[in-house]
Amino acid sequence: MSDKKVSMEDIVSLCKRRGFVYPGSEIYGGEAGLYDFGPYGVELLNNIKKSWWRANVQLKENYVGLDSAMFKNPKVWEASGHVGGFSDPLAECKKCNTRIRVDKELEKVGVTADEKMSEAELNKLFDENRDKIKCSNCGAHEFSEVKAFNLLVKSNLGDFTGAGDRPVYLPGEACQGIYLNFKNIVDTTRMKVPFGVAQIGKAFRNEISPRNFLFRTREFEQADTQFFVPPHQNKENYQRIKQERWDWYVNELGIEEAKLHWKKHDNLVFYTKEAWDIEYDFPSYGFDEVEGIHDRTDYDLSQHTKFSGTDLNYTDPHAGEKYIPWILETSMGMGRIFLAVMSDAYTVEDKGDDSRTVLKLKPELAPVKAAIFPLLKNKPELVAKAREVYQMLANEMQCEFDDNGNIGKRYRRQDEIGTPSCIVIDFDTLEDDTVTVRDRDTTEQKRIKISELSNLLNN
RNA sequence: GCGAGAUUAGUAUAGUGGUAGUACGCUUGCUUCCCAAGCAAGAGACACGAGUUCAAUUCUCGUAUCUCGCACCA
Repeated sequence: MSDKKVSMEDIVSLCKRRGFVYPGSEIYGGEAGLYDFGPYGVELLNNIKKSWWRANVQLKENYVGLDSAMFKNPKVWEASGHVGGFSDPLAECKKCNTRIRVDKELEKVGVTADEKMSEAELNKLFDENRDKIKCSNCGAHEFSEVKAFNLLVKSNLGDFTGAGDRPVYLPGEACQGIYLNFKNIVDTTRMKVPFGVAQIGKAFRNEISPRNFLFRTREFEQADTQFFVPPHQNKENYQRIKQERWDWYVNELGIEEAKLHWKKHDNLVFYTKEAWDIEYDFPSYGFDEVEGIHDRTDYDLSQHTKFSGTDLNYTDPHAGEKYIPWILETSMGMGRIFLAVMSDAYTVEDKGDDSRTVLKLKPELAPVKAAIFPLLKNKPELVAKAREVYQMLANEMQCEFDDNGNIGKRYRRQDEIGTPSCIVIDFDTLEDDTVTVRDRDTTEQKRIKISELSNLLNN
């Protein structure tokens, strides 16, 4: 038995074929950078979220969860720097296609250009000064129009006239909701610094070029934790958090450790002290980021104090000392994790002329925990008994009933969606209430009492 | 967003200026006492729009989506 090399196309094909992931708005010709999770996809996704929540909220005494509104006061995005810094006005050289930053080039020739200016205003300034600006690459003066690439997605909440006087944004990152509620959580719960807040939320970005399946999408989900610590107590916590996150991938998601590595950021934004990514070795793409772990100092709460006018200082209950807490962040892309989990589980066993595709998911993550089959579909007593067992187990876990075709086909179908156990009702079942349980990975079966099924499967 | 390439059923693919096969999958029936078995039947596709043409899935142009480079990437 040897495993074939897996490409991303194999994963994409399986995702579509088996109902894990569909291209967004497909019947209308699709929409770039959007994907829908199908029946099995949503189960897997929810199981990943459940595992993450358990590790980051349930099992941690000093972490609490949150779910903040996606729409926020527009000033939030000014404070976060997204409105200003998330936008680059660009023009393109017609000769060599090199892009220039229009605001920077204008400033070089002594013209003040505000990056908050509208496209029309920037174009007017640009047109007036085109002669003075040349392409940094080939020296030509021929440029396309200015386009502002702000990654924030605008919306029109409460803007009934469409005039856009007060632009609102979909979240460019999910974590801002945590900063906004820091004071609420301190005031209404018994959390004391150091403590953490966890949230799973959607984020939207006008990616110029969404690509690589679920890896870079325009709408995506993030799972973030923000850990608030007293100033300068970042180092020791940072190490602990790094370790905890690594362990989650290995122990809880069951990802092969050799497929993971750390990558340190060399070019840090000014407020970040340290930043490491966990990268996964994706088929076809190679290593790329699935989660970032950032030491963000007091930047976020300071900014929100400044922009909101609300004092976000924390008063230490023992020492009475006041300070803006520092933040250690973990931020994971849910779609990327989904893709990593799928890639890691995807296995093709080559057995000569026969081959078997198996999703070797950790049982906790599997979309379907158990599939129940009657050995033969034309024996009503077997079908009835199988339905009975199915009803019993469906109370406790995600199950599937299948009497289609022959038993081998049903096994293979379940293998491909990663179902850990297949339960078969045969003639012996009718005599002594035992069934066979077939293991996904070994394909071996053992016979057990129906009354012991639940126990076995739950372990 | 630029450049290049691609797009035929759910998936993977063949093929043609006179509207299309194959494999697997799917549905139904029969059969079958455990690993994609067998028999029979069935549903299902030329991405979208325009042009050329007597006739376009095929040629041309545009659009969309995907892939690969570039660029971008809190």
